[in-house]
Amino acid sequence: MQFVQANLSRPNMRQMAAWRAFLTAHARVTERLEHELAAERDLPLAWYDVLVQLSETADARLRMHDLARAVLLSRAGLTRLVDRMTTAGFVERTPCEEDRRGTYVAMTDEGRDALANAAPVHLRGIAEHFSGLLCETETAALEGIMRRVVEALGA
Amino acid sequence: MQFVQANLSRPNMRQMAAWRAFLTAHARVTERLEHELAAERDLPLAWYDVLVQLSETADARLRMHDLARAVLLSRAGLTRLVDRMTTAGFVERTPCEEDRRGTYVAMTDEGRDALANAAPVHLRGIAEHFSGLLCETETAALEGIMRRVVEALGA
DNA sequence: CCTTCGTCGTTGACCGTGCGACTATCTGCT
DNA sequence: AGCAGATAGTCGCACGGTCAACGACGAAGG
Repeated sequence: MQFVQANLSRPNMRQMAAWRAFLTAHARVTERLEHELAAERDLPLAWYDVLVQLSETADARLRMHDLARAVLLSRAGLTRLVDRMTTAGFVERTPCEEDRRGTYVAMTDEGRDALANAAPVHLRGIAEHFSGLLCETETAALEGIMRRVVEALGA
Repeated sequence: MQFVQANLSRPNMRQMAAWRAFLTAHARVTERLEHELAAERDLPLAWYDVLVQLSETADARLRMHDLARAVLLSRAGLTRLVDRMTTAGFVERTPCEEDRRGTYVAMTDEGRDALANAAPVHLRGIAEHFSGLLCETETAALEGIMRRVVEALGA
């Protein structure tokens, strides 16, 4: 029991090594993907993320609140992100009929084009710098671990 | 060969699921750790990181360039971070004798205290939200995978 | 019906970070 | 020695994020 207690309150050296490797890998990979997408398609990763989330819904539109949760951003931050993307012509706002406080963000054709244009670059990057380095077993194990971590925070 | 090619250029569904779980887990866990440290010790994670990196050197000091690499920050960003931490009294700058372009950042006693004070909170958080959820085999596997990912980017 | 409370999205003030330009310094080559 | 190119650190600028406050609206209770 004392042993378990110790394990719960302080990571040992191997656990810290794994934790740090996790942090470094995330930082380096996302930095690389961001740069590749910016260099080859001139599109910030946050924009790409928004377009992907919208594209995965049935009618290519989402309420601000839901979109914010999906892209891991505050609502305030999303408001301005959507502002910029609206100016760029990738999305547009439409009022919400059933709840007049709300706003829908809908992807435009231009946004669809931008996504179609950027996706190959981004997916290639993920494959090249991440997925391609893991065998099937490792991929499955990793997903399981990460899901468990997210689950544990839910409470 | 065509199959391998496809695997290299586009992640399949399981690979994308693992990638997304990886992103979500990182975002959620670091967000939580950041909040816990801010709430319980009023210390930003970036500051803690700097202090840890300094504490792990023999003489508790590091060149700006090396420190920037260690904490995954641009040199410009680090300049200002060190400015703030100097004002707070946690670190101090000392000129570098052997290369007069350089600057050392050294941890003060106050910085050491802040680190000692914050470490238990942060380590408990890592154990609770991450390390404690993995068995030994998984921990080792994860570290191996993450190291491989970082290595692959080095080239 | 009207009040109260919670929620949705926006806005303004403020903060932190990356990029590019700049100065000072080091290194290697002639 | 002298010059060219690389490197260290800083600074101005622009971008993007968070927090707190706000107006508009919906939901629950008297």
